[in-house]
Amino acid sequence: MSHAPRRRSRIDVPERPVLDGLEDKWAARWRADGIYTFDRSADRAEVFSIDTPPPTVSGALHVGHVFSYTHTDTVARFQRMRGRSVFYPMGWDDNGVPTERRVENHFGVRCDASLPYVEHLDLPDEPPKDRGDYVAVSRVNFIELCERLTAEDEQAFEDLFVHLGLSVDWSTMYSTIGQRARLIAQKAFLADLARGDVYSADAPSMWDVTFQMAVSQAELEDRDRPGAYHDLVFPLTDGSAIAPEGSAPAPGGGPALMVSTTRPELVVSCVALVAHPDDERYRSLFGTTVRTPVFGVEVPVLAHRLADPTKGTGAAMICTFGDITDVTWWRELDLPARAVIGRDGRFAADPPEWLDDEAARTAYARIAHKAAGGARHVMVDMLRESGNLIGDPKPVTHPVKFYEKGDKPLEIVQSRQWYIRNGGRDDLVRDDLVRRGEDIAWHPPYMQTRFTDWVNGLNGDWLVSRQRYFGVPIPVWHRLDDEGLPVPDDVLVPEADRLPVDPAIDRPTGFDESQRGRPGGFVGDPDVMDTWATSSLTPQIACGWGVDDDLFARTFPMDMRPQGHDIIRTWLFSTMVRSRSEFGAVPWRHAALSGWILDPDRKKMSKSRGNVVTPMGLLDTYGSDGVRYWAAQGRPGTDTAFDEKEMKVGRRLAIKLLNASKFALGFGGDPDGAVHEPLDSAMLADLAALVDDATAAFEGFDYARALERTEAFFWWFCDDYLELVKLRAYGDGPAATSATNALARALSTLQRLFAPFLPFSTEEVWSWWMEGSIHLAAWPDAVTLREAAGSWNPFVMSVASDVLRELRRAKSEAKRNMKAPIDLATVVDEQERREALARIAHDVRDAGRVNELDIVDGDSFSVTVTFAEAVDDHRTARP
RNA sequence: GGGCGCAUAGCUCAGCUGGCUAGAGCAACUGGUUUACAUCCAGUAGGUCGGGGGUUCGAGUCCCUCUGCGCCCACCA
Repeated sequence: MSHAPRRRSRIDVPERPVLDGLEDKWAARWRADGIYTFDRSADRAEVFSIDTPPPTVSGALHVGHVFSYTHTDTVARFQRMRGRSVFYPMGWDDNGVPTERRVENHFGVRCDASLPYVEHLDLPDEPPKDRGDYVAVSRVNFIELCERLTAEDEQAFEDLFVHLGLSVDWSTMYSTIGQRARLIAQKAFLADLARGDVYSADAPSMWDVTFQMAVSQAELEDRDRPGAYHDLVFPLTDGSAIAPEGSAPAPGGGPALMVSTTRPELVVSCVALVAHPDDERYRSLFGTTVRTPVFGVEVPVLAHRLADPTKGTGAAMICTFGDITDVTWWRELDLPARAVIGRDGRFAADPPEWLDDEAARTAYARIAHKAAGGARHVMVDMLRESGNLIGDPKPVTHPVKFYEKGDKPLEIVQSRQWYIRNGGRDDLVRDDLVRRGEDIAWHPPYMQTRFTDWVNGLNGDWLVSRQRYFGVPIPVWHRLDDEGLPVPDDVLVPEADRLPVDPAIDRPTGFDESQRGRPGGFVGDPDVMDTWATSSLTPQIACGWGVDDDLFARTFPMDMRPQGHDIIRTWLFSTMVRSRSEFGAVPWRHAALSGWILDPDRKKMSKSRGNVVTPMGLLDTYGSDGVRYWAAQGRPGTDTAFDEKEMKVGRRLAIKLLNASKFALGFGGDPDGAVHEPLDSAMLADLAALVDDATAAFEGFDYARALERTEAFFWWFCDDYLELVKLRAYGDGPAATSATNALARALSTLQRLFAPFLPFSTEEVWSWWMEGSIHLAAWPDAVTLREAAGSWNPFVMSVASDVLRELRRAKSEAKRNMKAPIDLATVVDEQERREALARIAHDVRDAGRVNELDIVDGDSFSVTVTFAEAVDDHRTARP
């Protein structure tokens, strides 16, 4: 809870204030004093809770993190100063594939779940160059290595964030592999299972052959890859039938149907040919059969609306499975599954049983064991030899599906996997999720479209099981039948008070360890959850769902979800799904989407591009406040170029704040004292308008606008207002008191307006004259400022600045010192502005060192200047 | 193929619901500077607001269209 500023008994300003060292000094103090500790006594209405993105722990943070986390921090600091008890936790996303990859490469190991645990693992000093030479270690050893490395990384992350000045409550830290996250992820999984929102199914799914695991729709990305169309002819089994127009004859001259394919190696998996029902070329052949090239398997010719008459020959080969359309065709046309590609991405070693012909089995032997690419070469040779390949392959570049973190094309492999219902197969759920997008305020608003489009484009439920190791285990066991095989749909679940469990180590209630893997016994589910399955629960984990009900009641639903716009389809969407199924509510009120950092060539900065800039050096060079200034200029949702020049500007601003504060405090004014001089009143009135503007901007999560306005006012305040009043402030009497009080009040206000952006330098200057941390001081109040301003003349401030500018111009053009005395300045202006000028003439004369100021009636503004030691008169005017 | 966003000074960007001669910072240039600040100050120059239509008394701002760039999505045989 913030409080009204309280002045210290004496002002203590350093002789020569500097920025250096402020980060360490104040970060230590904030931690010692618990400045950012969440106040658990606050009611929900007084709380502002933030669903902080847990950064992926797989290496180092980069400037992109500094950028977006600063945005959130400015909002957190604003809300805290406004009086909210801010719940600002930090999490580490340390489970999942990126962490495993990093651990493998860091230690030179790979996990082999069949190996036994080794007490004191002997690792090579240097990891082997070739991944093939990595040391195989047991699952438990591997997890230990993951925990060891992530602990180091997380400490480094924390150090950086502390140095950056994030006002995170570090006592509320969690990690997605930690005890609490495992417990909550398993509890949510079992709750979904009990409701029927989780199920397992044996079905084709996208499969990464490198990681040897299933992946979900949200993790796919298209990449353009070179390929080639191969025109293949399939002889008609009815030799008297009429071949479709345009098709080349079969080898030997019989009628044939020609298809064009980019994956000729899948001919062995062909289960049918398909064409559009209205396609005249193929209409007479529907229901007939053809023989596959080389293998001679008889397959039907079928009709389906998804066949595109304009692609290739209009007829397509259905293979199990070449792409997602194959899966649709396979399912809707009720075709057999003839899969040959295994989990390692290679063709099965033994000839499949549907090849009954000896020649076919011999042909298959030539592609057995091969990966897709190798098999393709061999297959093309065989097709050419057999005469089924017509002409040469025609090269094309076409999009191919990849796992976003993988580097080999995905295959489609049939396997039993766990799914969470997300609306992908249920229109009612889907529509409901889209509607719930309305319950969230999106910043910027157009980001909602991304969400809506994604939900509407779902083509299946969310596949959450992963065949990996460092993740939250799927918390179930499978009952084994008399032959030792898992009984489908007979899962054994742990009691709630046993969570979290590791089914590979723990056993289901009522079973003995000796029954593990035995007929009539049980076996633990070997899989872990998708990293998004735990990340989708960050509100539940952070707020303590089921483990800290009091905290949960005070913080959930949360106020703000900050995140990058690129993970709307994963993190944001999946969090919505879990919150909907468990609570029937949206998890937060606001979604604040941040943009990306672009390198100077306007490319996204990312580790894979190798163009990242590490932040520590920048924080040292420009100060954390300088770097934060640059970050805070990035508008919500807008990509921003990495720009060190702006950091330099930010550093200058922070230094200016130190110096201006030192100067203004030197006058010893009272920030609560009265003001009566026209210029002082007008300045405070303008300041009140600034407070309104900055407050409204922050309430709309537009921190960048708040900063821009505050900064513009501040420079004007230093360059014009301070110059106009400083001679008066040096004097005595009521006019001087008005100036010093106005300066003190403005300073107190400006320091607080800057506090969310420049937490270190504002804290420093605040400490010179105020009790307690500025970050717990109340946000400035425009109403009080207006009361203090009293009545003011709206022309005073602008006419003062205008005249001052003209006096400076005259001096500059005469190449004189800004302090050069002016003998006579004649100002021509309209009536209202003349009257205003007359009231502040003493301040303008002081600031311009003007001996005599004449104010003359006229239509347009102009200023004529005569210097004391007249070289020549100087007249300036605006046209 | 569908959708979203962007296009304003050499560079990075403001310009909110249309309204006074289009702004800032940086860079450039010209000067100044013994007491808050050289981590400074003042000034100068620089723009047909991507092109073309339209609505309006009035358009950088609203509508249409075209162009370029970026991103997201798509069943890519």
